Amino acid sequence: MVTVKDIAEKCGVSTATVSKALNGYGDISEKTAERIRKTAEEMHYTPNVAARQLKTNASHTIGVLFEDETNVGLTHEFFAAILNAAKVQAEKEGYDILFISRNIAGRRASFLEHARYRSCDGVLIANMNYSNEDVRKLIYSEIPTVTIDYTYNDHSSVLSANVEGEYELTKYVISRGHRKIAFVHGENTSVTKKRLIGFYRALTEAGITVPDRYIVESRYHDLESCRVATQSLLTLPERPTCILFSDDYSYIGARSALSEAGLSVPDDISVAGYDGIEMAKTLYPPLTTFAQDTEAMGKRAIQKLIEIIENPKTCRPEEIEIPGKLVPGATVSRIR
Amino acid sequence: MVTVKDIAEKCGVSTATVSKALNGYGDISEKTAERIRKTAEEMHYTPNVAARQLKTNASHTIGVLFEDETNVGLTHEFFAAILNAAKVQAEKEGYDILFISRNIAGRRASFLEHARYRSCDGVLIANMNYSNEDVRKLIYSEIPTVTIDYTYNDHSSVLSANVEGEYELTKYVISRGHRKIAFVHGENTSVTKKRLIGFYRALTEAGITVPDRYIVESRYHDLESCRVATQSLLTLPERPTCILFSDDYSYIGARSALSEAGLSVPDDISVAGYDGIEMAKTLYPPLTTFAQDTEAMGKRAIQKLIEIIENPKTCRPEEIEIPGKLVPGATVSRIR
DNA sequence: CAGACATACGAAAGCGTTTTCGCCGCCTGC
DNA sequence: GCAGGCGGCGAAAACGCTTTCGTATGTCTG
Repeated sequence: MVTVKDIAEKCGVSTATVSKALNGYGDISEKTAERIRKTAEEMHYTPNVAARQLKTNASHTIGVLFEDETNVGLTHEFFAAILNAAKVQAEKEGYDILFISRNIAGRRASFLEHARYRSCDGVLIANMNYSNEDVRKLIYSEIPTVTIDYTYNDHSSVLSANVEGEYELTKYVISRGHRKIAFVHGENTSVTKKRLIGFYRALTEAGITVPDRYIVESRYHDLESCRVATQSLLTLPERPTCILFSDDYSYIGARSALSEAGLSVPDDISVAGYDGIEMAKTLYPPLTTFAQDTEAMGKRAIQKLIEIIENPKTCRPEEIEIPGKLVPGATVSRIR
Repeated sequence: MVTVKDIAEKCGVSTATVSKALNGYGDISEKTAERIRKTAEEMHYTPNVAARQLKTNASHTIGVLFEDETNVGLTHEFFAAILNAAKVQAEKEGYDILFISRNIAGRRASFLEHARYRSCDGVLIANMNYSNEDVRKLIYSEIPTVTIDYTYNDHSSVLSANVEGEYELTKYVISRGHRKIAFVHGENTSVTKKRLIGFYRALTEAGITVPDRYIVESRYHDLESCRVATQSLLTLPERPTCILFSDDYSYIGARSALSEAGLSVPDDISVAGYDGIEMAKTLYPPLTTFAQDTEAMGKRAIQKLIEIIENPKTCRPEEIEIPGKLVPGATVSRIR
């Protein structure tokens, strides 16, 4: 392994000079700096990250908090897509991605401890239980964080435009002639609240009111709870003509309830999802949904995080909203 | 941040003693060791990973090489599932997961350089172009590696039982009465070769021969190439009654070719995939496929990797085969 | 030409660990 | 009573880098 010392000897200068030259201090004449950079290149020098980290307390590492109780983890298509975009962007900017866990060398620890242990420069938080105490501790620590789909007071986050998304989707459904529109939404989170706002806004504008029984809760990304919720809707005296779901994946659960009831989509009943994951396109007929721009979300999250890392003083917290796009699909029929 | 020095002072011993006690050297009396461990706990001591790494050259980090030209990356459901299992297992064993890229602090580098830079104890390699020179260099380096779905000479790998899998799947198709069976396989890799072996074995056992034109190549996880390959099969004078595909996802590409030709599955033509990803179940009718045990694959890969890391002398290279399971689905009709 | 002031570089300390080697005191066996 | 051995511990070096501060030149000014 070639070190600064080797380069220093070869160039006939001190290690201090080498370090400064390589890190672009103005302190060194351009001539020597150039010579040093060149020999470093020739000798295939790679800095020792541990030594540098020990000295500077910066690791050029971005931690990723990405977990959920159900262990769906990376197979959650929506979050996997965001994470992938984040990874690509981080690599482009010279940061590495490391997963934060609850284990340090076998010992149980908090996320914050782990992030500190690894000297993460910042942490990207996605798909977590945001009310978790360990998560809160991390967010309110000295380590820069960016959250996805949830905003803490005065902390930066990236969200998709949930109000507008659900609003547009609902408006589309209305434009197809539907009046009896049900909504199987996710558990009570800030995202859900926003989607409900968008949903009701569209209804109000169109002068439509729906009975409270049309609004039922299930859990995000949970087939079974969505199936049950859907079933309850189907037994209602006045059955809705269209059901909006919390997410595309959950719709699969709903589908079994629908086919059990002998209803075919979209002839007997219309449906729409949310997220716009790959799977939505593979369904037949293709699912009507609102596509979140996962690529932009991941990318912007990392950009913001790096901005905070590199300008800790001047960088202001920001709630970044990423617009999405309606995907008409073919599961909302035109009626009347 | 509390350091060994703080603990040493509090306990009235030297830092050397603290270090040894915490790392379980026999050199220290059980009494002092216990006292030190206890105060360390009380003071919420977490070792500084950089300092330790600098000294020992071991990082308790497992690198993951996970990339492909097409940037599908983590959204590749099959590999995402393997990676997720790997992550869970690594965390359980006290290792952290870091993505290996081609960038070091903004500079372009080889995978090996990156892995060295981060002092990865080992690297898990999945979903890569295995003929890539950079990958080879990493595999033949001093860093322990485990590959997924591909074996290099004398290096450890985890594979699903491809011969048996394709064999069973084909046998199943034959048992349903099919004789004209086509195979749209992936590009020419070791995995593909094995699947072809399994495919032909089943045919031979049943005394069936298929024309060469029934065997066409497409690319794994590539909708378009699969669509084209399928199209070519459909124009054949004697159309196959069943088509096997390289993977579940690719079938989506094939499906558009089928519906363009006005063929419905499984009434007009039967199909089967490979992988058994979540998506295969969400299709209607559910796809007949052979499910690889991604959870076991990821888990075993990490276990093997850690075994190599911790017993570099005694650990022998091993090709680990993980059995899978036939998923009958409903896309292969019974004929004749 | 003296003094002031940049400019270019080096010596050395220090980041928090681990690990070697040696010291001290005690025990054991003769 | 003494040599030799051993268990328990500490001093100090080392890992590779950054960074402060000091020094030695050269350059400019009046």
